[in-house]
Amino acid sequence: MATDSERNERMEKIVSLCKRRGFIFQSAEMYGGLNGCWDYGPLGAEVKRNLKDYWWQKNVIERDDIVGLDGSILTHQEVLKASGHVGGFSDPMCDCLLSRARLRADQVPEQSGTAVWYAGASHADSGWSVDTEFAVLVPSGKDADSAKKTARQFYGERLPDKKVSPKELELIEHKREELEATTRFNPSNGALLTEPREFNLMFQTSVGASSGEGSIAYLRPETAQSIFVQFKNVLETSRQKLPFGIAQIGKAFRNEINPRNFTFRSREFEQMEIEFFCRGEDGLRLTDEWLERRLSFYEEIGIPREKLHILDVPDGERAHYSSKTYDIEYDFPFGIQELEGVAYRTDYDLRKHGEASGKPIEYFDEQAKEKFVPHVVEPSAGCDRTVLALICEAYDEETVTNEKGKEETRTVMRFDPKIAPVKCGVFPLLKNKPELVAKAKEVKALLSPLMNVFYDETAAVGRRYRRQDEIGTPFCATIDFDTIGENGPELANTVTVRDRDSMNQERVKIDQLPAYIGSKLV
RNA sequence: GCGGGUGUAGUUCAAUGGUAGAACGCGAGCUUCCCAAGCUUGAGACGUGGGUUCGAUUCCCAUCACCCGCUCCA
Repeated sequence: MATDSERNERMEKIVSLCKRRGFIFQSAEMYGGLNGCWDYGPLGAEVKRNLKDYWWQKNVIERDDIVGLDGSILTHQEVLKASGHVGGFSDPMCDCLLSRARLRADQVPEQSGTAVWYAGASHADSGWSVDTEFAVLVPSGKDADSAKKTARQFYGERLPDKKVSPKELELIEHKREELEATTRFNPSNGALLTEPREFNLMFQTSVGASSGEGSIAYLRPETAQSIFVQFKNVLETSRQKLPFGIAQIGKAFRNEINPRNFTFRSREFEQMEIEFFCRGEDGLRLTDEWLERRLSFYEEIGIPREKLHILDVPDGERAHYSSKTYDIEYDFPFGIQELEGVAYRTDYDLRKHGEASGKPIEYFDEQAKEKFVPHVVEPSAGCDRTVLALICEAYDEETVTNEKGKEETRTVMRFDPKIAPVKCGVFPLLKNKPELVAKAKEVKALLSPLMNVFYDETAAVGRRYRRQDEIGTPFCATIDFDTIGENGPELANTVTVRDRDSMNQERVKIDQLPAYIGSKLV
């Protein structure tokens, strides 16, 4: 098991490789950067597209029972009120300064008593002091000095030396006041609360020229809602029967309090979601089935099962709408973190939208002659998180001995070929031999319509191989003197194909090259 | 949101209260018959804004961003 610092160091190398080679850049870097936002460079864009295309291929194109949707990002406020995104999370919240519990400001009960205010605290022996303001409310009838214990606890947490007992602290009390019906203190411990703050993770905007209450819209916080809201339209136009799914890939936005870990938690991110609708009695079984199917998907794109962890989210930690949720987590260098949630959302969403709009969303089962609100199982994958996992998983350093017998490090991105941003490098062995260059350009033209190819004629061929290693190109084709027939007709029109992982070389006929590489990209 | 740390070239690092260096990488040229070879040559940086100062990349303050530990993640 790698130590924390080794894992941090590995992550730093990955981040700098992403920048250096053009996978991922800080958004608006030349203006100082925009917190929690990232741009994909030329290679990152390819990786991300390959992932999305493969997901779409497997879940929509190759399945009869799932259809696609591409919903708008701007979302009607009523949609998000019905889903619960607006109601519960737009209220002002305050935090307890001592326990850090977050409370809804309008639900803090009114209390009366003596507020004891402190300007700070100090520790005589070590000379340490702090001037953070704090206060404790002592209920009427109790000894006001009992506030000291709470205050010592508060300031004690700020002590740099944890061996110092909070009891040794000198408190700097600066005033006492009698308060009636105050809501500024935590009822469970008397500690001061922060000022109430708006706490809504959604980005709000207004639609149209006038910006009244009615024009409020939000950037969607998840792609799922447009699927629920369009359920009836999709059902009618696609001629699907239960069970069936609606798939969507698209951007979602959350104003995260603290974006972290490179692209892992960003404010703008892309989701790949399926809402798979079914009868209520099939919900739990389908949740388990989808979990297995999704695990296989990750293996197919090059994330081995042993690097994935399945978390059966316990009661109380699941979202309010879910009665069963599995998180699929990946072992990132910065910790085990979620890639995808497979949640059984019951009939919560369709029912809520039916109630809120006054237009019930029901499905009529011809055979059973019954009408009901479908339930839904949702495998919801984070696209950017998966790209990051693919990059972390691909990153490898290997020690090789060069021709002078010196050891050096070869950095290789071991992407699965179907994920790799560039599929094949094409090199003339020497750039000052026009016949080689011309032939190499022919090979590039042959492959380009089929896959992303990178032509390179600068520097020694070994360097060109290493450049491709670092961006994960699985194959390189080198055009040499054999190719142009200088060493006999039997080798004419063959190229050297060099394999990224083994560094082995093999001769392949040019006309067989598309099939040779193509077969490894499926 | 709290606490700590870091911002110098594309990357990784130096040095400095008075002209900012290197390595690797990148571009051009020469050379080269398969794994980062060599030679010549070129481009390229003090996150941003204030303050102190004759003068600030350096000291101070603020801000922005990133990293680490908590917290949060409907």
